[in-house]
Amino acid sequence: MPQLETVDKILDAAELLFAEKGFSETSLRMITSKANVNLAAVNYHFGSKNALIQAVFSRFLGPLSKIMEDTSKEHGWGKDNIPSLEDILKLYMHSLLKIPSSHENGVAVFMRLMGLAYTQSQGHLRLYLEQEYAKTFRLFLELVRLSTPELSTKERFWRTQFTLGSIAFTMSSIQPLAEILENSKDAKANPEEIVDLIVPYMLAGITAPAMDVN
Amino acid sequence: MPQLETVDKILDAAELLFAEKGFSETSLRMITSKANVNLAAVNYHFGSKNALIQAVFSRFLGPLSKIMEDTSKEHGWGKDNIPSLEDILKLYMHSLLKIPSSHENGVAVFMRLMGLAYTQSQGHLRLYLEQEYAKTFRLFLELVRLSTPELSTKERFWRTQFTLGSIAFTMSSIQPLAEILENSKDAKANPEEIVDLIVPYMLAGITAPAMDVN
DNA sequence: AACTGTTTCAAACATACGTTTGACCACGCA
DNA sequence: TGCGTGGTCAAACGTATGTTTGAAACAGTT
Repeated sequence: MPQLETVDKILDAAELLFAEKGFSETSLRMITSKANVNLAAVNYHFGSKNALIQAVFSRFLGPLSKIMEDTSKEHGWGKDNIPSLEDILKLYMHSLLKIPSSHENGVAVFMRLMGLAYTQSQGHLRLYLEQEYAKTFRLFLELVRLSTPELSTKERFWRTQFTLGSIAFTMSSIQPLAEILENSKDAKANPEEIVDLIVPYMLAGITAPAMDVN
Repeated sequence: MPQLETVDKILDAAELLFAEKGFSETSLRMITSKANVNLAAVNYHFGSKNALIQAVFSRFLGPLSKIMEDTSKEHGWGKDNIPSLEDILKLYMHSLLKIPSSHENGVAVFMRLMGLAYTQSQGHLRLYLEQEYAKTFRLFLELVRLSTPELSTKERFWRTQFTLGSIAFTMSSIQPLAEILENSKDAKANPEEIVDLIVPYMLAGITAPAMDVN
């Protein structure tokens, strides 16, 4: 078994603990003891706890960002080659499954972290994510816009919100909600299955007819 | 201006701060100084910080729970009188708007709190919500089940998840995402509008055809 | 072997937290 | 007026946190 570097051991432990407990609820001592490294190693290698949180996200988002942009380029998507909404959702959702990870459940952990990033109002994290990954996100939004010309701006805006919510929340609360519903049989699903289940849901939701006011 | 009791002043301040910052990130000192009461008042009146968190939820969920159950009863909904999914969603979503609150944006604050409750893994809170409000939640799920006989159990389970996610996440992250998208014009919407926008989205999503595997 | 830069380590630091304490106040009733 | 009870208050308590320190260990180079 190859000896992991301290930096990677910290990132591995931190990523799991953050996903399980949240950022504020996870102390550096929990992380360093799980990683079997000295407490001071975090501040030595990363500088601060906040910087560690950002590093955890970078390790996921760097590759994901590249995969998503490459996908768009490969298909030549753009103003002159407008993809269907179904293709966009399928390909973007499936690129989530391609994120490399040092352990199984990497996708679930990552999605849970993304959910936490938006829900817990860690100001520094939000700022960091905006600055680093706004480009990728805007590309996705632009493709959605091009592929749904029939929607009003307001409808499209909010339906995109709802869609992001479905993804972030679902992935971020798989365990807890499964407990509530005591429905373990049906609740058990791997990321691949969930992606296949969520795409038609989102597709139908975004392209739904507007409600008759009543 | 009527002098609010200490208990209510604490609840008002806590509810806003929790919604803004999260539970762990909000200290009792922030709450008591915003409420203009003594620090010890929280432990005196509520017993602990965790108990205060639960009290904040009780103030919302008590009335909401009653409204939702009354609504079902008024319509005589049940096995022998199965409502349409559209009616269920409309009525349940609109009962959110009826929650009494001491300030405007009460609905948004409440929804953000609910989102936090699921995302932040506050064990005590989850336990409390399950015990107190499982009954209301199960009634909703049962109605959804009755009104969507065409869905497989697994599809229904996950689509319900996605739907809950849309609600919780959307309401809980209105500000932050609006900033990201720099789309303030379209992002501005009051709770009534959002409810009208989200019902058709959810309806279409839940009743969507299954995806052709590809 | 001696030197140099990097990494690890135990210990300490300062601070913020939730909670508890005991004195103090205000008010209603005898 | 005196007394008792429920509420308020400043202060302190113990603990956990993120961070810093300075010495020790290590690795590579000359």
